[in-house]
Amino acid sequence: MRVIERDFYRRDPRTVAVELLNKLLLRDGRGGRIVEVEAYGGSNDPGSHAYRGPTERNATMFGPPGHLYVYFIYGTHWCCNAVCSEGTEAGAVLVRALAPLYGLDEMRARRLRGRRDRDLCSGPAKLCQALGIEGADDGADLVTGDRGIVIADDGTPSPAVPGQSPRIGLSAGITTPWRWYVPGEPNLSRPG
DNA sequence: ACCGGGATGTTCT
DNA sequence: GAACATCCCGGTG
Repeated sequence: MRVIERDFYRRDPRTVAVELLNKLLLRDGRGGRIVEVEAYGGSNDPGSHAYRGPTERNATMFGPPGHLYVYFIYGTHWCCNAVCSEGTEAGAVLVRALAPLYGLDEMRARRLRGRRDRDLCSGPAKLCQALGIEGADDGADLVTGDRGIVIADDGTPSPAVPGQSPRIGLSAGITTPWRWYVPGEPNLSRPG
């Protein structure tokens, strides 16, 4: 089990997204395997929060790679991204689903509505709730683990042929298929 | 199983 | 004032 180093993130978000599949997202020992991701930003992406330039909310996206960009959505939910690319490119990878592996009891307790284990982390806001990621974690360093949040490699390779589809929940930027997932995985935010 | 709508508040126009 | 990288619940079949 090795924490992923900074240079991994210093690339195009689409490349990073595919390679993040089957890595581990962990907070204080709880978490699981990344099974669904989406890439944002980079070259002129109208679906990205960074599209209209830096603001107070998206500042972390314009910062150094290897940090966590956390945003609040629909008045109730947090979602988290791994920042990649170099500063002005403002790329990021949204983690959309985990296969839960560690700290199951604690994740169940944090997600009162999650009856079945497949409800724990099968969505971008669900997994943040299960792991306890929220606004205060925006900007956390995934390489040093300064707030207990890391992405690690346990030797499981990314799928040779990942599933691919348009991104979910957008009104702009739905034409580009920048969502990837582990084929056949039951813990997706929605089927393939 | 599938579908429709409400919650809830920050961000940006 | 509208949009929003979502989730949950209660309807119906």
